[in-house]
Formats: sequence, C-alpha cells, structure tokens
Amino acid sequence: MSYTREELVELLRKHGIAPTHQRLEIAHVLFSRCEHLAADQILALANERFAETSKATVYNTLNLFRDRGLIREVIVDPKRVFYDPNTEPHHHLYNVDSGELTDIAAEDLQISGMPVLPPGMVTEGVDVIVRIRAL
Amino acid sequence: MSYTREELVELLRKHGIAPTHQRLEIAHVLFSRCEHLAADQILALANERFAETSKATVYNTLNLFRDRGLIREVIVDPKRVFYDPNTEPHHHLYNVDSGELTDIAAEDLQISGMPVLPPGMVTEGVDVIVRIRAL
DNA sequence: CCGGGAATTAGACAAAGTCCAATCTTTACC
DNA sequence: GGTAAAGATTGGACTTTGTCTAATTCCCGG
Repeated sequence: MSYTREELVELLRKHGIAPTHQRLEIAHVLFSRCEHLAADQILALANERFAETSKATVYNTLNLFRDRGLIREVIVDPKRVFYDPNTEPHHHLYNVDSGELTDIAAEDLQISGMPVLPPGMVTEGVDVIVRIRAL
Repeated sequence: MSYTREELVELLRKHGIAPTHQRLEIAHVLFSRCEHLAADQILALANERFAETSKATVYNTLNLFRDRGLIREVIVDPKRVFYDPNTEPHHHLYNVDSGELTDIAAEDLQISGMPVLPPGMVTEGVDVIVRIRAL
C-alpha cells in the first residue's frame, strides 16, 4: 500500500484539498505505512528528511483530513488521539501496556441489537475497542 | 439508587478505602445521581454545599476508585474522561453534538467473533461506543 | 492525648491541542 | 509568465486536563 506523489496529489484533489508540500508530506506519512499514529509522531516523521512542517500545520491538516473523510480519529487513550488512514468500518485492539493499536476487520466481529435511535438522529459510527494486557 | 452516609462508608471499606470526608463527598456525587461525569463536574458538585475538596484530591480519589474497581473510565472524548459508577459490563451511546453519554445494557447488544489473543494476554474489557448526531 | 502514617492541599508543572496575526504559497486569470 | 486575491503556514502565546511535590493536616491506635 504505497502511493506515488502523483497519486497522493490526486487523492487530496478528489477530496477537495489543495495539495501543498506540507499536506503531501503528512499524507505520505499516513498512507505509506499503515499504522495508527499520534499527532506528535506524525510531526516527527513529516520533518524527518527536511524540516518544513510546523506543529500548527500538522494539527490543521489532520483536522482537515478528518473532516473530509480521508482519515479517522481513534479515541482510546485520553492522552493522545490516534489517526487511522483506514476509514472503512473496522474495529480496534488496544494493548493497554504497550500502547499498541491494531485493527480488527469488520467482518470478523459481528454486533447485533443496535439500539433504535430517537427520531432525527443518525449513527455516525460504532467503535469497538478490545482492551488487552499481559496476564 | 441512593445511598446513606453509612452505606457509602461501608462501600469504601469493602474496597479497602479509608472513608475520609472528601472521599465520601465524591462517592456521594458519583453514586447518588447515575450519570457520567467528568472530573471538573465532580469537583464542582463536591464543593457545592461547602468547599472542602481540592482539584488534586478529586483526581487522586477518582484514580483510586478506578484502581479499586469502584468506578470505570469511559473514553469517548479526547478532551475529558468520563467516570461511570456502573462497573458492570455495558456499552455507551454518545451524542457527539451535545456531549451526552448514555448506557446501553450489555444484554441488548451482542458481540460475536472476538479475536483470539496472543498467549499471555487477557482481555481487560470491551468498549462499544455508538456515536450519534442530529441528522 | 500523643505520635506517626495516611490524606489533603496550593500551586508549579507538563503535554496535547488551539488560536492569532503576520508572512508566504497557490491558483486563476489575463 | 506575471500578478493579485484567496488560501495556507508559522512561531509563539495561550488553554485545558491532569500530574507532581513538599508542606500541612487529619485521624487512629495505644
């Protein structure tokens, strides 16, 4: 799952996002590896080769990508938000000891008995977090 | 679901917690209403009648209660942790617009296909969060 | 009533994230 | 290509949630 510069430009344009240097660098960090990264890690990785991206831009960009549906926030740790380049429905396994976060495919885990919502309300998403730790 | 002072003292003692004024006040706030409250709300409510509980004590006490299994943390909003006086397995409905957090009974929502864990790992808990919003 | 361990406290501190006004890039258009 | 307006980026100040510390206070057993 690796993208060329051109493909990333295309991806951003398709979501109505102007492809600037910084945004491409951040998109590259997110989509080249398929891990769950926190903002501080993304900032560090984006500036690895050549520092040109500020903290403010990383936050602006992550919020923009999230709003435009390019990435998804995963809230498992109150200390930091993780960003997930996979926006397809799926769930998470969180290692409480190590902080490691891995995917559970949506097909593997079935949920039944979803509550009926009050009128005028829609489900935005269902997050399942399986918290594990060493015995 | 209301407790007398005596019952709260008993509850704390049963969990190996010395019943001080402040801890009883915080326990009262948590167990008298059955809502999900954040630390700042608990601080405000504890000091409503007569201010005698500091911010540090609220955090110390919530962490102590959590470690001793009296309450449970609910992580749905990266901005603040909610504390849930109900430690029985159950799930949550989170209104993204209003910040309102309500329970879903464990019986109502079935999950199947839980992943097999690596050896030496145990499941600490499974959190299901249904995020809803106005259409 | 006294001594000591436990609990509480104010306030300094830390980390994640937001905001702002100044500056720099992009883009659309000629 | 050149250019001006719209949009993006920036450092740094700021906010918020939560932690830490060292000093004080409380409370219980003897």
